[in-house]
This record gives sequence, C-alpha cells and structure tokens, in this order.
Amino acid sequence: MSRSRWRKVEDTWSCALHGRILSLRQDATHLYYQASFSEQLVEPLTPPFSAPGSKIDSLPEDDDTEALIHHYLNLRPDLTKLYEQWSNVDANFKKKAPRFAGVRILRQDAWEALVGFICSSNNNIIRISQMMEKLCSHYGPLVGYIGVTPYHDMPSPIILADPKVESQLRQLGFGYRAKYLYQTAVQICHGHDDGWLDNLRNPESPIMGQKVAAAGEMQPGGRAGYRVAHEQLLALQGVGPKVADCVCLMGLGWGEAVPVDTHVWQIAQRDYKFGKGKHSSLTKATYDAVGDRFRSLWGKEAGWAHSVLFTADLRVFSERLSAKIDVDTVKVEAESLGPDAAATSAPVIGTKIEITETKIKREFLEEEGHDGSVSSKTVSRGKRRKKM
DNA sequence: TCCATACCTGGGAT
DNA sequence: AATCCCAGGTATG
Repeated sequence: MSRSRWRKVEDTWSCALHGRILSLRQDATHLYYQASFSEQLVEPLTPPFSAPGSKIDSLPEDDDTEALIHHYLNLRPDLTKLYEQWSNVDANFKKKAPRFAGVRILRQDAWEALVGFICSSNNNIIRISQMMEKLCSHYGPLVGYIGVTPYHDMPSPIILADPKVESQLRQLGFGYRAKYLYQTAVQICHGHDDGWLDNLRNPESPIMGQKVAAAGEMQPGGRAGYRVAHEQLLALQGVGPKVADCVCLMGLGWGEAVPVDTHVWQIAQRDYKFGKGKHSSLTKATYDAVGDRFRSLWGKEAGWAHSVLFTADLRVFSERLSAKIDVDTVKVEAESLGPDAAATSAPVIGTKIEITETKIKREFLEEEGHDGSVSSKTVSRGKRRKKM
C-alpha cells in the first residue's frame, strides 16, 4: 500500500524485484508478464544452486519469474471460498464485499514492508511513494532500465545503518521519518542476528523455496508466532501497533494481523459498534479489541477480510468525491484511490491487487527489447550477489 | 492506562 | 498571497 515501488507506464506496471525488472499487464482473461534480468545483481535463490560463474540460458524452465509472480501476488488461496466463508459469518461483509472480488494481500518482502510503513505514518500516499522512490534511487542497487528510466531495488538495512543517512534522508524530504529509518536499520543490523526479521515470518507462508510448517493454534489475539512478531516489531523506532500489523500482514504472512488505521477505525465505529463507552477512542486497548473482534469474526485471515472492506470503503469514498466535486476527474481519482486504485485499474500496486483471471500466460521471452522500450539481458544466475 | 501534543512535508482549501 | 488543514501514526510526558 502505498509505499509501493510499482510504476505505471500506459497499461503496464513495473518494479525491480528479486534482481530483475518485472512488468505486468492484464486484459480480461490473462495476466501478462515480462522479466528483464540484471547480469550482476541476481539474487541467490534456493541454496544449492548453479556453480559460480556458470551461465544459464534464459530458457523458460530455468526462469522462476512465474513462480515469483504466483508467490508475490499470493495467488494460491481460493478467494471464492474465503469470501463465502466471511460472508456467512458477517452480513456487513456480505453486503460490501461482492463488488470487490479479487482483492488479494500481496506477499511483500518484510524489510521493504517495514520501511514503507514506517514512512507511512501521518503521511499521504503520494508522498510515501515518492519517498520510497528516493530511498531506492539514492541507496538501492540499480537493476536495469526501461527506456531511460532506471529501476532500483530496495537498499539493504546495512546501507541505511550508516550514521550519515539520517541527515541525508532529512535533506531528501523524509522529515522525522529519517531518524526512524536510520535507527531501525541500526537496530536490525547491530541489535539482532542476520535473518532476524524474516524469522518472524508465519511458517505456513514461507518465502519462495522454503518448506511450509505449522503455525500453531488460532487464538482471539492471534497465533503465538504472530504475537511474538508484533511485539518484537514494536521495539523498533517509528513502529507502533499499526505499522507492526502492516508488516505482520503484508511482509510476514500473518493473516490475522489487523492494522487499525484511521479508515479502519471509522469502519469499526460505523459498522461494528465501536466508538462508545469503553472503546470511545482509539487507545491501545481499543486497538487490540478491534483486532480481536475481527479475528473472532473472520478467523485466521481476518487481515485479508479487513483489507477487502478497507478497499470497498475507499472506493465508495472516491466515487462520492468524483460525483460531487467537479474538478479534473483523473486527478481526483488518482489521489483518492491512491495505491488501492490497483483494485480497478492495475494488476498490482500497493498491497492489494485484483485479477480477473489467475491464469497466467507468457507474453515475451527474455530477449533484447522488442521495440527498444524495454532493455533485457541474458539471465545469469551463476553470479550471486553477496548476501546482505 | 489514557490523553494531549509535537512532529516533517507538500498539496489543496479557505 | 498567506495561512490553515490534512494525510493510511508514533514518541513523549
């Protein structure tokens, strides 16, 4: 959401991801993709891999892009079944959700989600995206170009743990979030072991190539692993309950995480009887109560259901805006929909996506840019970037 | 615990 | 033109 690094050019969305530039486009029946690999910045994949220095042709069977897309877009869960389940237990969901079928929670990289949501505090979508853009272009590895536009990946925490970074980010317009990002990077690099963040992940939703493991019993407050992850994240600078839950949900695979932001708080008051008596204001206790309520109502994937309602609400809001306000319609829509415009106009952006068909077919093979608009390079998986 | 207040920035509204 | 207000929160007293 939000802090998404995806960029749209005409009808195609592109982003540097896992050492490649991934481009997506969809029509009524298919999702099309194209991947352009960097020769020098290929991510290590599953541990036992090809010998260093060996080159592999970009044959389809060697390309994990399709697996990456399936993973990233979280295409496995049966949405029809989930929607049915949520509708059966919640009349409000049943009423609001049907128009928004197809919304999925992306499986983002945990570190990227953390950085993005730290930037999101008391901020607007447009600026959050610009900040992520700046962060990557100034500190992240260059993966390649589309036309003359460079695409950078996320900078690793160690890059941001440099003492100079805080003032530099201030200079770049990050405001008080400059300190949060720097301090969080320091905490992660010097206060925790390697892999600490990713180890907070839901074992039922492992990163690509890892095996699934059981995550334990569901409780009103969520599974034990979720509660641990949430608590650990809270110790980071600039991370409060809302940001922690966003990272848990979008970055760590904990479906029961329910981020309660201002919008969700409005929904909770309007449709779920919050806002009175004991829970008249959004204190920590109320925050937890809202999460518990939604978890007991919707279950293990409460965060997903909540995102559907959230998206529904934003949509209605934007429709009201464009109906009542007679200004540049395009502009109004772009601003009010923000990253969740994904649900209507784009296959991917922000944290949620909508796909009319999950069938994916290959549009291009990796080769030199068709019309010069996309530059591609031969896949080279032998070279591994130093792990960081 | 709960509540109030400050916090960077930039665009839109008054 | 100047100022106010707000935006997907968090830290502090």
